[in-house]
Amino acid sequence: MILSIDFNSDEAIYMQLRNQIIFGIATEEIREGDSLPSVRQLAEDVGINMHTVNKAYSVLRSEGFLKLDRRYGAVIALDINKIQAIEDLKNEMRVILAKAICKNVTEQEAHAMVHQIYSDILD
Amino acid sequence: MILSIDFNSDEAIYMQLRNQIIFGIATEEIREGDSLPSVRQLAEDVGINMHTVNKAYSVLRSEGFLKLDRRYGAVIALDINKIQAIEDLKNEMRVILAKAICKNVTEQEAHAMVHQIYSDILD
DNA sequence: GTGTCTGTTATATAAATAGTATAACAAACA
DNA sequence: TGTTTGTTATACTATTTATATAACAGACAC
Repeated sequence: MILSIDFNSDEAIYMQLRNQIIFGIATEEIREGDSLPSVRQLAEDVGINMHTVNKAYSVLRSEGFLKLDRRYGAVIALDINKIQAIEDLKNEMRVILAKAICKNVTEQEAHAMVHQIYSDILD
Repeated sequence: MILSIDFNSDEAIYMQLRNQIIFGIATEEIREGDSLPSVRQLAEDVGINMHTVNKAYSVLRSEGFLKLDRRYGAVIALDINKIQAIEDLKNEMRVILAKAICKNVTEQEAHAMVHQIYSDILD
C-alpha cells in the first residue's frame, strides 16, 4: 500500500494518513488481519515523525479500523458499529449537502455522485 | 435566524457559525439580499468575540455565500460556481463514503440518506 | 459638522493543536 | 541477549483558535 503526504496541504498529516488508510480498507487493498508498517517504519518511509504516525493509528483505532498489538503492530480490525456509522455519515453529509444545495446542486446530481464513488471504490 | 454555539464542541466556533448560516441559506430561512447581523451585534448576541464572527463571515465570503459591505453589513450574495461546487462535494463525499463503506453501509442506504437530507432541507 | 454605525486592519495575548526530537519502558520473540 | 513492537514522557517550535483593545475610513442620519 502506497501512502504519500502532501506537505503543502492544509489537511493535517495524520489526517492524510488516516484518510488514505481508510481508502485502502474500503477498496480492499488492505483487509481484516493485514498489518500496517510499524509507526517507526512508516514514519521513516514517508519522512515524518513517529508520533505523527502514532496519532493517525490512534485515531483509526478509536474509530474502529485498527487494533494495535505489541506483537504484530498495527493490524486492520474492523469494529462494525453500523448504527454509529450511519449516524456519523448523516451528520457529515448534512453539512456538505447543505452547502451543495446553496450552489444549486440537484438531488439527482448528488445521487449520481454517490453512485460513481461507490463504483469507483468497489469495482 | 437563531444562531447558537456549543462551547464544548470540538468544532471551531467560527465553523459552527459558518455551518449554521449555510443551513439557513439552504433552507431559505435567509435569502439572497438579506442582511446578517453586524459582526459586533452577532458577537454580542451569542457571547463571543467580534473577530470570531468576522472570521466566519470572511470564510463565507471566500466560499461565495456573502458579500461584505460597509453600508449594509453582511449581505447574502450567492456566487454560484456549480463546477466548483460539484468538485468540492465529490472530494468531501469520497472521504466520508469510503469510511461508510468500511462499515458496511450500502449504496442503497447512502442514497436513502441523501434523499432524506434533501427532503429535510427543501421541504 | 457631529455622532454613530459599518467592515477592516493592527497588535497583543492565551490556549490548544500539530509536528518534530529524543529518550526510555515493558511486552514479545528470535 | 538483542531487536522490534506499541506506549509514554518531556521539550520545543509553529500554527490555529479565540479573545481583547484600539484605531481607521466609508456611509449616513441628525
